[in-house]
Amino acid sequence: MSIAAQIPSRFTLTVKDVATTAGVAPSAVRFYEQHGVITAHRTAGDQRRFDESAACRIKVAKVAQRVGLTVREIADVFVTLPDDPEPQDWQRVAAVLIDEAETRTAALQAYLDEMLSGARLCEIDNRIEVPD
Amino acid sequence: MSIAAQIPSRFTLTVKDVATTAGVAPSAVRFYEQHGVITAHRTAGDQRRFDESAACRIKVAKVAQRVGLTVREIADVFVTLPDDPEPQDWQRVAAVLIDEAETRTAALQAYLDEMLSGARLCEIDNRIEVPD
DNA sequence: CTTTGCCTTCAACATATGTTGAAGTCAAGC
DNA sequence: GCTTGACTTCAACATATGTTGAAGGCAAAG
Repeated sequence: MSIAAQIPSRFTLTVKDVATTAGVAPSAVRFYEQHGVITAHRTAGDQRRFDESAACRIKVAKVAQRVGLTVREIADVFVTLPDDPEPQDWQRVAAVLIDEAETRTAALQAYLDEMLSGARLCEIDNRIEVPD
Repeated sequence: MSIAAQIPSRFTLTVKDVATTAGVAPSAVRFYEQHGVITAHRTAGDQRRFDESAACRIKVAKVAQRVGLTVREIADVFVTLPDDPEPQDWQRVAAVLIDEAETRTAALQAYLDEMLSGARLCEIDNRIEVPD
């Protein structure tokens, strides 16, 4: 009967639904779809329909962006999620994201440590007396 | 005698010097100066001269950008460095940067944990049988 | 003092991450 | 069936982070 019967039944949410739930603008929802962070089915009238995971993916993406991941990188991680992910799939994705964040923080820490201990970097300890 | 005698003697490095040491393009050096990540003195001929810390600041900035800090945010941290910083000044800056990185990673971790345990987010565990 | 290379500013371009508005389509209520 | 609001695409704009090129100035070497 309903048009939506032609696509998997869990794809029922409109752009606005997802935008509201995720706390972003509708334009951002379209943007994230264009860039592979979320996936949409189309109705017979060519309108996007999302499942429940869309808002979640966006919310995760926003937090992941704060640790320096690009939209592309986030999409690359999400693409490993099956169509209808199980908790274990999300756990794997979570582990990948956290690992990447920690790797980057470790790189920062390592660079700062090197700078502060090695101390030949920067002007630090360039305090040797120079003859007049 | 020398023109440079008019400015603090440690400001001797040209844009190219700093760019080479920091491993970035000269244009990036000018960009970072415009945005307060590094500071320059000017020669009588209006050319920029940097001290040794410039390349270091840029290298730190590049790594900090990878953990999601913006150039503005990095400049705001660096602005707390005195003119000729001591190791302790750099240590404080390092602590601020690491703290920010860890805070953001913790936010990601917290959000993912909430999602995976609470499980009312996303479609996870929407696997309850629905009566026909 | 001229050459040569780096310097200057400024504007345009490029990519990432979005937002806004125009022109037109779809869907749901009256 | 018409109105209304949300949907569509597409182009333009906006901000962040730079790069590139043009037009011209400065500095050091011969």
